[in-house]
Amino acid sequence: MNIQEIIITKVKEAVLSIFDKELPTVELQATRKEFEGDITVVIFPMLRTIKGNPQQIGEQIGAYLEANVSEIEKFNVVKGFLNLVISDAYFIDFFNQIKLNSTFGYKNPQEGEKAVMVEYSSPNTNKPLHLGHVRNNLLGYSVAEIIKAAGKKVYKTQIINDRGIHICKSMLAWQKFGNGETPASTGLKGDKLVGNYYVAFDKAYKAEIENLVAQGVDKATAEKEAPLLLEAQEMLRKWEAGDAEVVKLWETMNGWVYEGFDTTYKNLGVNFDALYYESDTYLLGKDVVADGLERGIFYKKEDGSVWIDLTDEGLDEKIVLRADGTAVYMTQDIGTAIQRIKDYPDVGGLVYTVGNEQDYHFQVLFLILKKLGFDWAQNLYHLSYGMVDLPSGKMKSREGTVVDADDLITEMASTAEEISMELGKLDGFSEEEKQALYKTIGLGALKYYILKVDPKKRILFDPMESIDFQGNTGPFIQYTYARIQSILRKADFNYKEGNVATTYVLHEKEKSLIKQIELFPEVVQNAASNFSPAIIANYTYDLVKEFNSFYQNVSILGADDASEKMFRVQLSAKVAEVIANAFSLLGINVPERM
RNA sequence: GGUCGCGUAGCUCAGUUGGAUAGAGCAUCUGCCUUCUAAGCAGACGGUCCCAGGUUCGAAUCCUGGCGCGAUCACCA
Repeated sequence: MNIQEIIITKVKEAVLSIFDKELPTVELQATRKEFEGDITVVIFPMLRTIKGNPQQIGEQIGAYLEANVSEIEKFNVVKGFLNLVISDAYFIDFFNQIKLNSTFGYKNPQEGEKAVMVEYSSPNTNKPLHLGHVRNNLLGYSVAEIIKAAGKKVYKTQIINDRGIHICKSMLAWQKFGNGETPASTGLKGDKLVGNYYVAFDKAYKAEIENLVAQGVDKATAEKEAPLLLEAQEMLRKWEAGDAEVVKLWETMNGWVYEGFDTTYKNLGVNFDALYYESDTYLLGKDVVADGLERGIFYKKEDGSVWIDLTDEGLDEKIVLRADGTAVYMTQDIGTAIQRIKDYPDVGGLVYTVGNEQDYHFQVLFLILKKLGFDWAQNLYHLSYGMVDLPSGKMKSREGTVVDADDLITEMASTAEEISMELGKLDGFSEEEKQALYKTIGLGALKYYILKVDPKKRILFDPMESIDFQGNTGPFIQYTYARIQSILRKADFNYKEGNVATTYVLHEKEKSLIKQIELFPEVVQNAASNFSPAIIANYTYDLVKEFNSFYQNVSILGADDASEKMFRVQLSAKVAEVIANAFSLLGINVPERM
């Protein structure tokens, strides 16, 4: 039983014994800094059960607790808030218990508990990854790690959008405008090469439209009937018919793209357990629709298209199958969800990391799956995130205003280098160590900058500002970690051995630190149930602030006596460990020195 | 127009199940490197929590209405 639970039961006990009343709930909160105490019992809600003056009630309960709970040393009451002072012995005892537990805060998967599948990234295979994908990847990866830490088995997955008109455009441009270039022949990353042809297609296509318009064709018709577009459409038809030549080119070019993506994923530090390709799944879901049609969940219109009526739920009618019997996006997603559960029977829920422009789509998808009666449909979550805007406005691939993911990573590292040089840090490092560190710091800055904000909110990504290394930033936290490592290297004794005596009198800063550490497990659970890495990030920042205050205001290695010194080093080591653990949930590395 | 999301200090953001005098960083200003890493610490300055009602002992938080910004309302994905 932890201290909160003890207090709750004891408060109920106190109320029963003093007022002879059954208290339904007890509300606790951390005591504010300006008052004396550690945990505060809020008296106001009790007034519904007990009539009387909150001040007096607080005094009576406080007196009872002080007499009957050994961990509670004293109390004071301020305006209906009962502030309890918890004994140092409790905090020291707690610290001794968790000191050597390196997975403190993490829960192991429960027997029989269902796994969760987290989908993220899910790119198109016609162009390189950009800043928007970076947010998606970081969020998806981090949420997967957090859910894992909160005690669930997790599969990371993506659905790769490898078929369709977009990739045919790149293929066609490669055939028409290229000279058989390959990544090997050009030295370009595969995704970049293919992306260039996509751009080339668009340019040529636009030129054709202009020509047609000049010849007097109206614009809408020109857009539909430009020869290049017709050719691309023809290519798609051939692909669907299994034309050997087209399929071969498709495989080759997609292969290039995957190699390029792999490099980017590796640099970003993300990974996947299961891959799904749209070329495999785009026909799925049709039999489910047929089945749902029979059961009356869907209905058929005169032209043969199949729909679902969600007007009772405040939504619209939505098509689930085209008149010609082919699948739409929705059909496919229904099929893919079902397929995933079939492939991984231990999965009991799905998390989709997809931008908020698809909120409506997922609302409908989840509702359909519920109506179809799948038990796991209760556990579907759309991890919806806001767009990443640039100071210059929206990212548009056609206008060349996108921020390329690879370029961004490189840029972050070189800025880390500039700042480090300027500050004269890292002088004793080898060139190799320096380069590794720049990457760690640059990526840390980028990841933290993106993950610390609530996923729902849109981000205004200012490349200049993102590299700020002061305040609530990744490098600031990494720096604190590195400083602690320095202390640990200099400690000339084995700080892992030996417990602090419970008679030790805690310094105020020591106590605040322990309290902050104590919150970690709760924070992980909270982040997992809210699918929010931002909760972890902001907690870590608070912990670091607390540590820095400790670090600057009390002597650690030069402490007055041996037990004080040992305890402070142990405390520092634990803080470093929590930072590292929290950061690993965000996918951020911590450096041994910087 | 319907639906969904957001609106907190000059800027970027926190704010737990509704709780005490709404918090950080940046920017501006003041101290602190002969001591464990100053990418730091201590402090000052800075607020109509978009507006108006309502619920409550108590509202940035919940409800209603309005304003502003964004997304979405395809037999595209």
